[in-house]
Amino acid sequence: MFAKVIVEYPIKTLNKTFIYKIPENLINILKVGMKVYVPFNVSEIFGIVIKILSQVEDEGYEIKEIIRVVDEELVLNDELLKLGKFLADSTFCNLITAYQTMLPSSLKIKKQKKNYQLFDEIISIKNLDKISEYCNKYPRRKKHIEFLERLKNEKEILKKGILKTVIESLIKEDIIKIKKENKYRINIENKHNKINELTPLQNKVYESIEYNKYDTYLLYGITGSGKTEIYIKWVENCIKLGKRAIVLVPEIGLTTQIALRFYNAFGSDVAILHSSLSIGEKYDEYLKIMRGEVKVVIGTRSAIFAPVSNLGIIIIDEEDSYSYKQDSTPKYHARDMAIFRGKYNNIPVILGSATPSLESKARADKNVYKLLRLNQRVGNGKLPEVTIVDMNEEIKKRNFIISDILKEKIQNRLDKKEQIIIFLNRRGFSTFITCSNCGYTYKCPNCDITLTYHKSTNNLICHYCGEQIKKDDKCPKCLENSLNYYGLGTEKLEEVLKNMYKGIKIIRMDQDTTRNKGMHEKIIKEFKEHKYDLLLGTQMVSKGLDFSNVSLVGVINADTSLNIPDFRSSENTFSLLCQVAGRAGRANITGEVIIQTYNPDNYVIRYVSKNNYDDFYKTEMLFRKKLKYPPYYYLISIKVVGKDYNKTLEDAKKVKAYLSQNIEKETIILGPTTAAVLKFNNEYRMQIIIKYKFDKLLLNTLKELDTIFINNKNSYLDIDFNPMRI
DNA sequence: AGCACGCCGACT
DNA sequence: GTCGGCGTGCTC
Repeated sequence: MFAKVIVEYPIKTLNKTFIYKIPENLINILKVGMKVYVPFNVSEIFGIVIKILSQVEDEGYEIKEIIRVVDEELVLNDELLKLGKFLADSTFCNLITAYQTMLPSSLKIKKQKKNYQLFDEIISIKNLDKISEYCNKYPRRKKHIEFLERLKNEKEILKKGILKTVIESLIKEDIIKIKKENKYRINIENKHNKINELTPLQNKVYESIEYNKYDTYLLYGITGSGKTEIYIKWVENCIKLGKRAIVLVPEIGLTTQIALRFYNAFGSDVAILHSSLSIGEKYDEYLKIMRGEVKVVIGTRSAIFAPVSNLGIIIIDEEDSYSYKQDSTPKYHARDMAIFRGKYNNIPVILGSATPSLESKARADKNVYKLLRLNQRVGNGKLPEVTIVDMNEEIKKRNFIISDILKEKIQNRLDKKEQIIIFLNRRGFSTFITCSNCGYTYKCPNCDITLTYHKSTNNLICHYCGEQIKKDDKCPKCLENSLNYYGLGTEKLEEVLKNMYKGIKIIRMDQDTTRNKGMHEKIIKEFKEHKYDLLLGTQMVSKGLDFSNVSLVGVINADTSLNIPDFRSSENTFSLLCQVAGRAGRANITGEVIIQTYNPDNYVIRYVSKNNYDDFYKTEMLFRKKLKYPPYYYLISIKVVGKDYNKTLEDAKKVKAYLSQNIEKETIILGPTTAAVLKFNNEYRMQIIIKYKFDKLLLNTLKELDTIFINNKNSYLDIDFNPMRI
């Protein structure tokens, strides 16, 4: 018996299978999808078995034997193996990279530098009789005796923290034993609370899906319309049918919010997977799922790879969120993976959003997806009143940051003891620093980007690569004392607001204040408990949070995301502003939203203020059609990346030439141009954009290009199918 | 990726 | 005569 194995190194030249002989002792154990340890050249490495063969042809090389199976419990089943293949094929990544992406880091098919303690080890007494004998024999071993006394009392003691020498000598004497405690690190109380009854409107939506049939449904429900309650009901019914569910949420912050509601309904039947879990916690949750001990998995993007067998439904909440697309290799979209699993299992896939992506809405309009609508808020909830403030007018009154009306409304809410959310989509203190004498602007030495000033640390930080530079007192170029601060960030806004309202309690939520584990939850909790009057933050404050006492939402600069030169910036701004606006007045209080903008007549701002998704969608679709963008055309972004500017540009030109000769004439090829951020981490990036509707030659041509570039030393290709931004 | 091999210059 | 720098090639 032989096995086809892919090996752990994620390099194009090793992106193929290697054949090994299965030794006698493993013939009955080894299965496809198992992690193995194999000899490779002069060393030994890990790999995954992707096929078992009864015989192989003699190709003239010596076939080596598999050394061992790494973990008999860890087996990728047929579905996950195929999903990995699909992931590799659809993003052009190495097959091993696909499986590495699917597995939690502790189980990755990769040599670990560090061995993670996956279980707690517990010491107990093995031979009670020998204890007093030992104490008498070695009366001077105080530490040992002390430990044995404690062990007699407590029966079991965690190995962690006990001296190694003590443990070793006592094991040698056969007095104690160590066992691995198979206890999970995350334990939820197994309490199943009653699930809320649905309103008639919710119920209608709830009843309109079929369970044993693949279909993608788009649930388009306005903010506060109670989508989560329907999700819970669908999952409940799925469990009743003896099946399991995966629920995806866009960000870590939201995971906890929604997870709580699922814990409430399903108790310990829920497993949770997201990036801020520790490695051990992720391993435990993964194992729980693999063993079939949970019925619902909630998590961020990569949770779509959870080893759930007998899957019955997949739900993607806030489906239009960018976070479902991974921006590093492999550049996959969780929605595509979900649909693959939906088809494989013959089950429904639900995409939910208050502002569906244009792609999904267009597919729903063409009946590729089935559209479900919820256009009323639950209970008495009314959509908030939106006021647009023209900042061009405010500037004349010398109001550069806060308009008169917003200033007054904030004071009004402070007086009424109601809470306020202020949204500014830029962190840091000021977005750039320029010398008014010589025009010098601080830029990142690695990237082609202005540095943002962070006052709390007196650092200039590159928001692209994270490079930090100390700020000088004088201009580093002309040495004049004339550095000026431009652009507004959350850090400065906090200062401004604190000066404006004496005694106001403000909590700021952005990447800088939520870096430490648990901070996100802490901020939300404390704001909910009304320990603060005002929550100030970046887009973190926009998603899914539910604060009953918030009656005012202020958007400081609605133009920040509107001015990004990208075909999706209108769509993104629309959904962002709708989400933020949706935070106001969710219970009995009527909410109010103030949007400050320099473009009060812009259609995005106008439709946000009327909460009119449908007309926004129609208008935006016209632009997309005219400019040949998605959903009318598919996009592929090819970046040619290299350290030498000229050679990289040469390569990019060759790529363009090769493409134009080998794909359909109707397909549009743009570029090469320098990418939006030309220099990034000291590499130059030239971008080529492909726009197409149907092109049967394209995929093959791209594969050929990819193969050609394996041996290119000057530059490499970075291909992004259906990029979120270009 | 990681390692061996081999070619070439520098140095006891 | 040998040590070590790195360019090249191979891995079932």
